[in-house]
Amino acid sequence: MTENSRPLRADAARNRARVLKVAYETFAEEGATVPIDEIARRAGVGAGTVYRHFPTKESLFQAIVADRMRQVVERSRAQAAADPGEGLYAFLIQMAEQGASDLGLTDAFAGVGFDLAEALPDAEHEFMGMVAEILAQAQRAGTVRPDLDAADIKTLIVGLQAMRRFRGDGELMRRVYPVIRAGLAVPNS
Amino acid sequence: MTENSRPLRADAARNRARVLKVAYETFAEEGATVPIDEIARRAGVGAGTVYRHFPTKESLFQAIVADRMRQVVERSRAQAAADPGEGLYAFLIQMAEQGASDLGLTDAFAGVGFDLAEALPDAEHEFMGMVAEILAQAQRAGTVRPDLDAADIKTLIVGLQAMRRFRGDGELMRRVYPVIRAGLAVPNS
Amino acid sequence: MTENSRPLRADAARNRARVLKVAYETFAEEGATVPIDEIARRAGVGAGTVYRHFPTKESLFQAIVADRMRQVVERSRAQAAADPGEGLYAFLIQMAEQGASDLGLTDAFAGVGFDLAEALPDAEHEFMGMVAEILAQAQRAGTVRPDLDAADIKTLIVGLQAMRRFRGDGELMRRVYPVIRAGLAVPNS
Amino acid sequence: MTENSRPLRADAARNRARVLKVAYETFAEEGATVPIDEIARRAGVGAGTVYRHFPTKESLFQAIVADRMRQVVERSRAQAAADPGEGLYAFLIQMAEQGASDLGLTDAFAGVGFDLAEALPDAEHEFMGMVAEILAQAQRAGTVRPDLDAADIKTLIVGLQAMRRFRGDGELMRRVYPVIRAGLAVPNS
DNA sequence: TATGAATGAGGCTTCATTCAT
DNA sequence: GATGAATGAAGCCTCATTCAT
Repeated sequence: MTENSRPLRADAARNRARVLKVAYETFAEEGATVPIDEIARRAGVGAGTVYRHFPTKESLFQAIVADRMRQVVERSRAQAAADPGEGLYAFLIQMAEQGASDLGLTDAFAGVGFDLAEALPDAEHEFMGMVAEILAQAQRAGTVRPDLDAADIKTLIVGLQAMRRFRGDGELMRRVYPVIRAGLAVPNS
Repeated sequence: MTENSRPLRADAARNRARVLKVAYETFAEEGATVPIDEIARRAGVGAGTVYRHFPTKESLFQAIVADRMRQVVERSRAQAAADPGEGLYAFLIQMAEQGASDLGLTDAFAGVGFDLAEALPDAEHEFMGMVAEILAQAQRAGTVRPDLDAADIKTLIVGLQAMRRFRGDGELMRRVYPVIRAGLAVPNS
Repeated sequence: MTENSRPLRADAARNRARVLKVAYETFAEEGATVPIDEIARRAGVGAGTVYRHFPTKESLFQAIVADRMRQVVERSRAQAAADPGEGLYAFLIQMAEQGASDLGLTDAFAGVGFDLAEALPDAEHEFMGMVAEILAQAQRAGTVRPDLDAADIKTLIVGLQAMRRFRGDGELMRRVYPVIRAGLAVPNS
Repeated sequence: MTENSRPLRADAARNRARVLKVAYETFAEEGATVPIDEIARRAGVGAGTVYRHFPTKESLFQAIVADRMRQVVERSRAQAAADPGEGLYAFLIQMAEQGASDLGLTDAFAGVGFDLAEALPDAEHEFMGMVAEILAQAQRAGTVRPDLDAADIKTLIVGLQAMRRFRGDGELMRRVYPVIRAGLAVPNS
């Protein structure tokens, strides 16, 4: 049902997990252009081992992005359920944070390197569905303008991730984030 | 005072200008990863000529960014003077547009590839001074929150450029830009 | 006497036979450059199993060629005995056909990849002996020139296999084969 | 009209010629699978230089084959004109010789590595035209069977080249070639 | 013994930079 | 000064062979 027809051998599973982990960190730190050899080196395996688990560099990158998106969707949905009114704001902050430490995810969201919606249509679809839910909750709660849709929120995420990457955390939170929040609030007229 | 001790020969000056112009267009269209050979080809010169004027690819990129920033500073200052209240908003839109068509400038602003403030301290300083002016005008005119500074505006520019690159123009203008504008406005309380 | 000092365990023997069979088919279909992994996959065994029975890829290839030559020798000798006059012609056609469907054997005969006489002196010797017999039969029957020897026939086989690989069967048979046959016939003077 | 819009610089022309020459020899000796790096090494240039003149390995191989075919066509046509009756026989011998020393050409003719008719349709067409001419001359002179066409001759060339590669020259000439010649002659009845 | 995962050398190709012309 | 050819270090990927399980 998922990705493995039969469980991997213990050593292979360990290596695969290690490659994924290291690749995640490395893409996050260095961006999508980091050489596969560098990932292999950091993981302490040969380049061939990386290619055994992921047939191309792009497939490795996609696997990481897909994994990360799955986590994001799950966690965000759960968190937003706890506080519908604040859920969208918390989600935006979290996505911005994610982008700060994860160059790969930021690139994926911004469409740098590969087209998310085309390469991982399911992941993209799930993500957008989740965004739509959280947004609708907030709109029902009256904390966010009713004239925005999920695509607008994704656009804002792209912008926030870029800002977050540009500026240290504390600063963004204290100085720019209130602007976004005020802009999203329902205009009182 | 600048980089050349004696004036260039006429043909050299012409070549240098041509390389700059073509490099600007090419970096804007193709991104920072375009080969130098492609720039040379489009400029109708040999690769050696590019390297005569710019010792490395990075130095060419920086020269272009510096040039562009100078233009931006001049034009924006003039435009903002005409309408202090709206000046900042117009400036933000313009910068976002610039980023849409100019991959290189966007990268430079976002600090991708090289550190603007470190590589081109003068250009950066001038730019920030101009931003501070326009912002102060708007704040005096009462159209923008008083608790924002020039660095915040630059952060917003980085975000807007990322959003602009992500999403087609009309959409950004119609859907997301009002959010930013509302967020920047003076809270009415 | 042969290569194994003690008989293989039943399962090992089964595996060895299976690898040989699959390798023969695979080399025949895909050529000598097919990866060992592909052969292992088709045989339903691990690559390690292939290497347990054959220490190198080349040794596997040689084993296949030796096996095939043994078959050829047996079958051809029997067939030629049935009709001495036509035996050589039938043999040549058969070898050409063999080469058409068996890229590996063709290469082995032509000396591509490895030197048959050096690598498998016994197989080569047996084969040449059989060719000499068949040829002598035909010469005694008066259907083939007396001035040809077994080496000449092998040369012709190499040529026929190349032609057969180059051209579809029916065509070779109808158009070129008569030329060879006429050339081999005893000149009528 | 031909391949160069403007003459190459002297050094480039020298290098290009050197690469072609070395590539020809190397492909001839080692076959089409020889690494580009090996050709570069033998030519005393960097791999990049080879790629400047020939964008892919295949293009280099094709250039060599095309060049060789052009030579063959010219020379063969001229030679055959001198003696129509013997022309085809001389041509076959020459092609076999060519194939002996030129693995690349043999491979090209036999369709190994790439499809001659597809990759170099003009060269193939010219070649076949030339073969048809020489064959027709011989047939008119009464020295070759009338029921053969150019495709049959090409098939024979493929076979002769394989035989020639398999067996040393003198031997082929003295022992096997008479068979082919006798087979091609007009049956006397 | 069988498995198939891991290794790493090597093949093709690109491109920033240098250098002969 | 200008040219564009040459260089060679990477980068991606494959596959024969070895080795842990």
